[in-house]
Amino acid sequence: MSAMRIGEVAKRTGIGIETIRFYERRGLLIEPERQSSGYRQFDEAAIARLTFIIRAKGLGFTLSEIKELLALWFDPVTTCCDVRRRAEQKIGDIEGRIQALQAMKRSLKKLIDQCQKRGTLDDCPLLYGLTPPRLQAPSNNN
Amino acid sequence: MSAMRIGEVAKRTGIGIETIRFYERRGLLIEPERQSSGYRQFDEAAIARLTFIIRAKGLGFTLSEIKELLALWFDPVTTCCDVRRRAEQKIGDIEGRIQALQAMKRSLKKLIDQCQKRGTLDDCPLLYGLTPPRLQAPSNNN
DNA sequence: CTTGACTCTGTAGTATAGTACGGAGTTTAG
DNA sequence: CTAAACTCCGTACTATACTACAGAGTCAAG
Repeated sequence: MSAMRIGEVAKRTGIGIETIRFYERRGLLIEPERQSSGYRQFDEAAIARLTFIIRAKGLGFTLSEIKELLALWFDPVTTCCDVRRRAEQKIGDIEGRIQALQAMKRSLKKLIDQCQKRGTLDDCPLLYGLTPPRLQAPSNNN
Repeated sequence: MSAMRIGEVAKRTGIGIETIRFYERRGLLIEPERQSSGYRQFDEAAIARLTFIIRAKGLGFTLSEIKELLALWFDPVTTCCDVRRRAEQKIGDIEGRIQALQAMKRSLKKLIDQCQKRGTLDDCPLLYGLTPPRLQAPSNNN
């Protein structure tokens, strides 16, 4: 079970064949051994790496970050806390993104709350909220 | 002040010239009048539209969504509630994204909490949390 | 009238994260 | 032994949102 070809790896990880090769090109995978035919020969470690990639992606890491994380992982000098620090940075990043989204949500909610279900757009607060003050007056065009 | 060329519009909105042309190509702007020279001639309504775009982007709408929103806006049949419905959809979308990010954050936190500051990676829970069970054992490689 | 700033078009490149495809060679089951 | 399935490589394409550039034409100040 330790020697697999790309199709098997794709099936086991749920990642597409093209995507696996793409990850290899991006340096996320160690260049696999080749059979005499040139076919890639993967082992369990490759599956582990790919599973790591899937999970890290699920945690919101980008491919570049995952690459770093993997490099860190295989660096003998790396300590647990190095990786921990990355995770902490990522948490900060995620918190920032959550806050930005919450601000967006608040703005949208505020706009909606002001909407009195008036029939036309003429005095829709949603649009007045989105447009700069007193514009879109289609009166005296050039 | 109602007739401006693209550079003036760029300055007033803070959007790059290339980006304004890009928005025009993407159908977010009404094709502006042209001078005999072919230069675009913008008016305040164009500034309003661009300001709307900036704000809507800030609220997390994509360019496609903004295009729809603008179309909606200029459709005489559109009511305030049509726009309101879009905003509500967007809120749902934003809430989903927030929840996904919070799940990520929880996972990362859980991993970090388990990290006991051990020196090496050999038994780092952060990595064991990210990797599939019992892997990365570099023993009997092929 | 010249020079520099501005604008035009169309095309191409950036980054992220893949996905698809052609044409060739390889493996494997019947 | 043949035919289907698989794999190879390189390139090109998808989507999102810009950004840059070449080469030409236009405008305005001195």
